[in-house]
Amino acid sequence: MNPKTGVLYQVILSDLRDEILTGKRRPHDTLPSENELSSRYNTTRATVRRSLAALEAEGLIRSWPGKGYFVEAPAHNSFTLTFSEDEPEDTVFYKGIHVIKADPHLQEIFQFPAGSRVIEICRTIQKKRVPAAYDIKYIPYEKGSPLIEREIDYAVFPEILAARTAPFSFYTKMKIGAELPSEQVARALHCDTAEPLLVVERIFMNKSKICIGYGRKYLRQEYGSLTAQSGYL
Amino acid sequence: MNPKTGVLYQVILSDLRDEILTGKRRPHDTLPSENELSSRYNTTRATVRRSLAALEAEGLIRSWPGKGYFVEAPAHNSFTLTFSEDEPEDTVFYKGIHVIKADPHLQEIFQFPAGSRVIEICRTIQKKRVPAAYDIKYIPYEKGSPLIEREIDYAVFPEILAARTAPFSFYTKMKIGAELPSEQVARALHCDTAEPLLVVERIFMNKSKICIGYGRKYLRQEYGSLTAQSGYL
DNA sequence: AAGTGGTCTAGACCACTGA
DNA sequence: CAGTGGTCTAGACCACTTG
Repeated sequence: MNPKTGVLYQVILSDLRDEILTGKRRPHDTLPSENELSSRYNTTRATVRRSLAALEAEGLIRSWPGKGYFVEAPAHNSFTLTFSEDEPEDTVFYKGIHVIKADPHLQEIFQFPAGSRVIEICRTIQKKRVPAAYDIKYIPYEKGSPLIEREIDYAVFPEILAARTAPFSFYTKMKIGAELPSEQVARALHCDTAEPLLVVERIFMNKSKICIGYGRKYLRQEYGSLTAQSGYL
Repeated sequence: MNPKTGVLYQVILSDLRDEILTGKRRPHDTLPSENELSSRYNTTRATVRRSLAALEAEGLIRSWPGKGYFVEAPAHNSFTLTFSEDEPEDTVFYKGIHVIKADPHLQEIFQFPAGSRVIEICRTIQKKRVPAAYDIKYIPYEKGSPLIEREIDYAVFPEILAARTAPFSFYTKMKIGAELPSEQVARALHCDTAEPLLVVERIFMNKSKICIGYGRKYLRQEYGSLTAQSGYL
């Protein structure tokens, strides 16, 4: 490694990346072949391939065996959204945690027979002493096993479920909507029933596509909204 | 390569991945060392490292030089959201495309001096002959260069901007909100002003953090809402 | 000092593409 | 057929962590 320019494979990587990001190489263009790059940088195919593999992982290029490497078109439609149930600086109040009979809506989500029971956990989240969000979670109730009161020890949803199963054994589907609050929610948030709220609905599924958790969070928008990003930098 | 089991590095990869996904190896556990895995699979470090690199790219493990590889905690707070301006099956109506003076809000976003002008593009999107979304876009107006009418040829925002710059040279920030529609929007969508709408705001920035495009899309929720995913499978 | 991962070389053989 | 990428071997030297 040259102390001035850094590690070789990263030099090649950032050279190629720059050429793509600045538009010198545009989507559908081909890149120089591995052999071409190897001799250009006085190195071996293995080192060049490291750079190309990294570029491919970033989604900037794709390889066609037998043909070469091609610049991809940027995915300006795919966004990364970060959603936390609550931030460290928030104050959380538990409004209640109890076992209830699943209503028809919950029965459908959990694919439960009539009369099944679920654990319901309600919370309000305050930002700077002002109610900013209201949160309801449902978990299947299993007779016997861990006491309901224990669930409260885990602040947020993924942790509750990770404790019940393996941490990687489920995934989440999110649905974002806009709603006017019900009387109950409006009271909890000290807001008017005419103030539109963001509603974030999450369904946690295991690998068998069985719902193992369901939650809704109602957000007042003055106190933090949902944001997402797409693209480089 | 063994024709029965497939390519070696992928065998190692899926072996390790399964052990993590099923919870046999849990977050903060260490993996066997590269040398250990090499001899266990009768191969070289290079091949083992390919598997580990792939696993690291998937975010399941992380390497600590001098220490080893460790299982990561799953990121259940990071979601992937797909947002398209319109789907192929939608019908799009251009309500107008013209140059206007930037109001204070737009001046702030684009960091424009007073009196600057922008191109405004308004559209309604119909799903099954029913107005489902209303869409406004703003682009800086540059005297001379490409005729305004040309912009209409490009259906969606990223393409308009890619034509003006390099396709990878900008990124997008999205903000999601809930709003009651203005009179104008309600008329365009044939809906009540009391019906809460989802509002998706996008700001397109170049590498110098200069805004090069701004858009708002108002969505009626009966006709498709926003969804996102997190986790494996 | 022994073990770990990080970088790199110099080969080899294979399947696939295109002229 | 020559050229491309895909897989793999068998070494080397380095910086870092740990006992």
